[in-house]
Amino acid sequence: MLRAAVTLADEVGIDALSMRSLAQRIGVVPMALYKHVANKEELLDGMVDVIVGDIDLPTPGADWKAAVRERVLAARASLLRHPWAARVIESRTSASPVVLDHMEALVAAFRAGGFSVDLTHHAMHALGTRMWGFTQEVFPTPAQPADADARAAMLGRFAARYPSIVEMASTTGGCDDQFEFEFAIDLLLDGFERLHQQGWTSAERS
Amino acid sequence: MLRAAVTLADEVGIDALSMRSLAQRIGVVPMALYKHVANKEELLDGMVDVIVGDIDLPTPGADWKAAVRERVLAARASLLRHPWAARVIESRTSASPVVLDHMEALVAAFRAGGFSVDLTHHAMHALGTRMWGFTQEVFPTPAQPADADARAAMLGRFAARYPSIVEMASTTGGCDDQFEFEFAIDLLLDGFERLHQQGWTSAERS
DNA sequence: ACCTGAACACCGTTCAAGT
DNA sequence: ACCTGAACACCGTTCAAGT
Repeated sequence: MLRAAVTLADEVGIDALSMRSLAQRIGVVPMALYKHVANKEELLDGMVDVIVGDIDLPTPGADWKAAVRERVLAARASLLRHPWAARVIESRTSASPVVLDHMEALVAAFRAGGFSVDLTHHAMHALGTRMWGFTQEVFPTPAQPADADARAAMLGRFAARYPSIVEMASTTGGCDDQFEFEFAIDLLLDGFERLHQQGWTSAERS
Repeated sequence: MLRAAVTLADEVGIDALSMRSLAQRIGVVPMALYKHVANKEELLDGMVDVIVGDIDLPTPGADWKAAVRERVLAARASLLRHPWAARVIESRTSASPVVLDHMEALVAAFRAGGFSVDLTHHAMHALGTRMWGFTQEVFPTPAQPADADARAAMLGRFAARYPSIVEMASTTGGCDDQFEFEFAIDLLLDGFERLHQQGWTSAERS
């Protein structure tokens, strides 16, 4: 049933996944779903487990940096197969065993690399949702008028008000999401490494 | 009307904010709202504008690092007043002028600091939702049984399976969210600064 | 022309009636 | 005891009827 829910969400989107539509897909009466899950939240929990469970386990034995990097990129690979998954993961209120397994592996990697408990804790927070392999896309496109002339006029006004954004958008073409993700994760990992080598302790709170 | 929507969401939560409940609060018939907004999405857009518009503008003239830091922390201060706002911001599909103003100011700060267009672009991506002052909380607590004995037994099994998480959770008491946020933003800003000083160019893609 | 009540096409979930 | 259809309490939005 969870697998069916995942593939249905892949096909029709998470908004169109309802208890009723899922039941119809499986060929059962809606109420029959409540034999397997207590409510829709539990269904979503189970769907997250399916995706997180699909994360390919990285090769063990690597140093902490490679281990964390590989695991996070593996999570990303799994997440990318299901565009709706990021939003669902964020909306979860409690962690399932599968979710905790992933986090335990990351925490353990830092600790095995000699990180203090404190620095590990801060590193995990700094990773944030990136530990699941996604970043919220925050370059939304403003609404575009259909008329070509109107669009050109709008672009002019836009460039006048937001010169730096336009410069950036026109210089860099489309974004390479994978590159941006790796750029950010490597920046963070390098930062963690530097703090670790400097013997960072929480006493250094500014 | 937008202000009323914001305060209603503050009071009853974003899930309980419906076109119908908002209309009732204002004392109008539900359909009357559609004189002001085309649909609920437009209402949410407007609510985001109210919150982003409340961001206290930082003192101009500071260097790029202080300017970005101040602006991001100012965004955080505004966001913290409305716990539901983070989720709504993430769900927006198009940027309003107020949203673009905030982004323009950040991009302009990097450029004024001498950052290349490319590095600015990557830095904005690396900031991600942190430019709005929030991080997705990703330390969800597992479901806890009410019975005390059952809870103790569960904790034992938990510690056996997730030793590193338990070590981390028990060493660091509750999380200081503000500290974690500043830790991460400073790590990123330091990373940006280092790359900038090294004359980073996108040719260095690994 | 403007406003608005009823209606439509959905939800998740409860519950009582049927087997 | 188990299953399930109808019903309940909601949604956002359409639309036609009333002013």
